[in-house]
Amino acid sequence: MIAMFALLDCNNFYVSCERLFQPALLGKPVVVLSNNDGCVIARSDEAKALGIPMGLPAFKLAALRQAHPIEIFSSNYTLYGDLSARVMTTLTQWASAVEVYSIDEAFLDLTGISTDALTRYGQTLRTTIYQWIGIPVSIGIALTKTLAKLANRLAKRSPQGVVALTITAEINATLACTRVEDIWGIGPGYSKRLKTHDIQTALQLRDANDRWVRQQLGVVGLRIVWELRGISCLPLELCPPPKHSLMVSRSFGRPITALTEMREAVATYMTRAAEKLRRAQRAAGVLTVFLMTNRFTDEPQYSNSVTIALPVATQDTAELIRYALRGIEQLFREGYRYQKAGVIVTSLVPAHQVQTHLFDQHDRKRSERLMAALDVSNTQWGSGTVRYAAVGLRPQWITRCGHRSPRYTTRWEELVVVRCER
DNA sequence: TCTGGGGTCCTAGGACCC
DNA sequence: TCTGGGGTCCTAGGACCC
Repeated sequence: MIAMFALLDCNNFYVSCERLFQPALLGKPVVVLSNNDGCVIARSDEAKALGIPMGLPAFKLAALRQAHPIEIFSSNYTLYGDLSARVMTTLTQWASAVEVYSIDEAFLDLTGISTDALTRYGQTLRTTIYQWIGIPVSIGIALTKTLAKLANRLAKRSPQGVVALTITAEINATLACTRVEDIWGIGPGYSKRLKTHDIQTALQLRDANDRWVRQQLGVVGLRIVWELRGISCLPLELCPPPKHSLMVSRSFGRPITALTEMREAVATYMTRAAEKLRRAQRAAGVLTVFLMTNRFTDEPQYSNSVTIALPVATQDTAELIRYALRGIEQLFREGYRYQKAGVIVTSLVPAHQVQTHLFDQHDRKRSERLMAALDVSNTQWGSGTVRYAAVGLRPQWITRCGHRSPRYTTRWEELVVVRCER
C-alpha cells in the first residue's frame, strides 16, 4: 500500500489562540511578540498585509501603529501549549498515527484512504478542529512529508484550506513554481549554494543528479530530493526520542550589571531547567552556563561560557544551582551591561539509571523526595510558590511581557468572565 | 529605551586504539 | 633509505527546523 502523509498546521497559531478569547480581534491586524517583547513571532493575515515581517523588532512597530491599529500581545506559552495539546489530542482520533512536529504542526498517516476521498477527509477534519477547539488549520496531503509541506503551503492560500497533491501533473506544476528556499529543509545556506549553480526551483532540484546533490548538500539534501520525487525517506516519528540537551535562557528586562542580580537570574533559569529535567525524568551529567552583553549596541562586548562536568548526574535543583553559581562567578566580569544569560544541561541520562560513585556524599533518596514535594507544591499552588532563596525575592531584571493575555484555560483565577444582561 | 528561545542532525577532524 | 590501514569515539561547527 502506498503511504500517504498529511501535514496539519494551525493558521497563525499564536494569533488564533488570542483571537479565540477575544473574537473582536478577528479581521484586525494582530501580532504576538517573542519573549521579553523583543520581536514579532506571529502575525495575523492583516498584519502580514501591512508588510510586518517575521522577526521585526518590537520597537519598530511604534511607527506603524501611528497609521494602523495593530493589536500587540506578549507570548503566552501556557495558553498556546494548552490549546496545542487539545488540537493534538483530537488528531489522534482521526489518524492511525500522529507525529506532533511542533507546537502548531502535526504529520498524520493517511495510508489506506482512497485518493479521491483525501480532500473530503481533510475538510471534515478541519471543520471538526474548528468546531471543537476554535483554531483554524490548513492541511496538505501528499506522498511524502516534504511534498505534504508544499501541499500545506498551497492549502494556506486555498479557500477550502485543504490541498491533496497526488496527481503527477499537479505536483510538477507546484514544484515548478516553488523556489528552492521554500522547500522544507532548504535554508539560506543551501539555497544560496543551489542558486550559484542555477538551480532556482523545486522542480530543478528534484531533477538534479544524485551524486552532485550528495556532494553539495550531503545526505540531508539527497533525502529532500528523493522526497520531492515522491519516495518517502522521512518516516513518521511516533514517540519522540528522549532529549539529549535542554536549555533555559532569557534576555533580561533591563541590562544587569551586578553579580548579585546575575546570580539570581542564573539560579532562576537553573531552577526552571531542573523542573524540565524532572518532568522528562532525566538527569544531567554536564552543565553549561553562559552570559552575554547586547550585541546590538556599541557598548563594550563580552560573552563567555563555562562547561562543568557534574560528578554524578542529577536533577536536584539545589545541587544544580550550586554548580551554576560557581560557573557564573567564574564568568562574570565587572564593567559590562549584560543582556542575557542561560544554562544548558547535556549528557542527559534516564533519572533512574544514574551512575553514582563510591565517594558520592549526596543523599539521593532524600533529594528525590524533596524534589517531588517541591514539584507537587508548585504545580498545585503555582510556579515559584516554594523556591530556593538564590533566585531572589523581587527580581528587577525579569523578562518583559507587558501585553500578556490571561491564561484562560489553565488558571482558575484567569477564567473568562461572561456577563449576561437581560 | 527596545532585536527570542528553544531544539535536531550531519560532517570533518583529531585523538586514540590495534 | 623505508614509516599502514582501519576502526571508534568525541567535539566543534555548520546546517536546518519551529
